[in-house]
Amino acid sequence: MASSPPVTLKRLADATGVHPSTVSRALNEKTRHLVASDVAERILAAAQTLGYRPNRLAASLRTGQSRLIGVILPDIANPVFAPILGGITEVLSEQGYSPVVADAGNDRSRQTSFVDDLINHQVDGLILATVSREDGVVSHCLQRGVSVVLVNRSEQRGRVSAVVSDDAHGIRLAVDHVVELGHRVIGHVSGPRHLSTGDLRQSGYIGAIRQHGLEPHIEEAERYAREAGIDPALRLLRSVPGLSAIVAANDLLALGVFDAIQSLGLSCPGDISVVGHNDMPLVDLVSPPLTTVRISHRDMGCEAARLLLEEITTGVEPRRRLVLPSELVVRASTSVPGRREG
Amino acid sequence: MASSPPVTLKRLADATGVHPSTVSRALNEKTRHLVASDVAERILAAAQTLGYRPNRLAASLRTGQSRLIGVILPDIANPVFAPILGGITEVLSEQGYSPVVADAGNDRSRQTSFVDDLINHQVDGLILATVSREDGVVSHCLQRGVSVVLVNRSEQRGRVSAVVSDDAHGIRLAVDHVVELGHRVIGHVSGPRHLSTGDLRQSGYIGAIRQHGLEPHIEEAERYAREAGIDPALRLLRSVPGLSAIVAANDLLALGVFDAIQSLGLSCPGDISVVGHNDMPLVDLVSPPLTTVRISHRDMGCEAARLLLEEITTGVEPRRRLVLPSELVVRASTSVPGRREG
DNA sequence: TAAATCTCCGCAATCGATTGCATATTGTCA
DNA sequence: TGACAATATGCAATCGATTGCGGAGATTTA
Repeated sequence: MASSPPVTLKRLADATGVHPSTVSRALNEKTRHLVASDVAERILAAAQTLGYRPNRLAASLRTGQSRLIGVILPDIANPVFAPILGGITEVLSEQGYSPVVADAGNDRSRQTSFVDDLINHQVDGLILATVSREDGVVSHCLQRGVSVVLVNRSEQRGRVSAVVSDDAHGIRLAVDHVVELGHRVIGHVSGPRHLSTGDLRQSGYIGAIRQHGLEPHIEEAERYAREAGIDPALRLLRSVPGLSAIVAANDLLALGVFDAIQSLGLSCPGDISVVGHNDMPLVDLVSPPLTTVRISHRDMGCEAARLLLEEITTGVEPRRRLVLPSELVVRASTSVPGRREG
Repeated sequence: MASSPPVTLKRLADATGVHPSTVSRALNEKTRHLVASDVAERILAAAQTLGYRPNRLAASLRTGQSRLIGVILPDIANPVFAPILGGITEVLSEQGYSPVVADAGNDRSRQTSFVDDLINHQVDGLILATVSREDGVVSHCLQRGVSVVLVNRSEQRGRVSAVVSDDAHGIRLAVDHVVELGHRVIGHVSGPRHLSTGDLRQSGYIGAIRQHGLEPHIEEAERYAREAGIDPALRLLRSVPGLSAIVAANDLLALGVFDAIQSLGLSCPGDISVVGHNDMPLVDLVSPPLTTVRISHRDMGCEAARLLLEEITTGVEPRRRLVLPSELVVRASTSVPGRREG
């Protein structure tokens, strides 16, 4: 029952009466032609019966390629990042790579130490979902000479490739939608400005609002969380006269806006229309079902993995910026302006 | 800018004028006492200035310990498994381990191939969240001699440690709750019986129902998904006279039950009370807010990781079965039996 | 048939860190 | 001062797979 001594190349070599190097060549499809076919067959058969398992560690040490990709997330349990990770793992495993994931939170030093740790594990590349607009972690990776791709968020200076959604466009869809419904005083609960999503969506909001000849009203949330959306929403609701719609930078924030609206005894969409962002799972079931901007986070993960793999295998860094489209999903949290108007 | 030749032990040795073995000892806290303190300091300083990064691969090859743990999930994006993974990564990284995750779906051969792949990567252990009650994958791991811990689901024969929630107890809480409200005809949308959660919850339901002197009414869903809950719920609603409450094996199924109720023009909880299971994020926000049984999936992940690490470091396999408590969370999807009765 | 060419395979170094054993140096005690 | 212990360091093997180089033997060419 106990684990018998592992079957190594050497053992296979002994069993088949050839040299380990021959076994290695026979086992590797790309070098198999260097071995006589009958010998190769014999080796393959022996590998089969003895249950040979190659030690990837040893191979990695020699070749310098671990086929491991580090993934650093701010929060696995966040419904935004889980599907991203799903997309990443899907593409990686298709290509014979495996993700090593670190849930690093928002603490920069923690992130850096995870990066170091992953690099020590000789990962072939890194996917970062944690970066802020000015991010020391990226510098750190660059300095260490590791391929890096950013996902969901990008950094200010475009030093590395990134896969993001079209934040400005998405928020514009949201604004246009409520404007079309007839709203004129539209607030924005923005995400943290040190994150690209927060910043871009906020400026997108301003641009869209101005284009309609309206005034922007912005309150910033400290982080992307339901609880963090409440206070900014309350500030908007209390201080902006005639406010009839709120565009949130994120679905979670939008749920916080719901909470704020309810706590003031108002209703959505009767008094206030609300638009979210991301179309995360279940927001079609909340009450009222949330109008939001759909982003395919899974696709973002897939694309990020593809981009990284391409950089790794070809050796060139295209340093691309992939912008995925977003689309408006109208549900029941928005309607024509109601009673509270005037 | 390009990656300069990596700083190795040998390089450090040259730089400090000692033998690589001395450098190795100086760098490792546990062997540092074997080195003169002034030499050790000199080495440490050199490591610092040269930016030495130990190659974990090489160390792993030599020591046979990779400090990597394989995690196999059926679906990362599922709100049940994301927090489990969160708990796992938290505990692992505290202890200096990293998770390598595979999103294997429900396909057995895929799972097995992922297991093999992870073992080839020399993971020190595996956490499986995919197992069914009779699971070949577990046998496979056992045969390969890898430490394994199951999480969320357990297998029939208790060959390895597992961390699960108290499924029977949880469902009993649910049944008791609706019985107390006055319901007498209570159906169950069960999970797949080939999964331990499906099986245990179903038998828990039967036990609880019988204990109250009532009749069980069960329809099984093919998988844990919102869509999969609709048909079983429709069958119950159509064929069981007087049905006034449905206990679902899972929140997602409960949401499917909502869909079914709505499609028949009925209302919840007016006509039918519904209880879920898991208390996954946002079910407090759906309409109506879901009464459910709370399980801390994050805790399950933490405990599973702890258990595995203990087995790995001590070398003994306690083969424990950790059952985490569950608790009823009453919201608005349950109420006293309504109009449809009689 | 000698020379040139191919095929197939073994040899040995290598990746980078770890560790049992041996050795050199210093210190201690009788 | 000679013997012995303790301390500090070097040596070399090792983990398991990969790969450039070279050589033996078979095959083709002139």
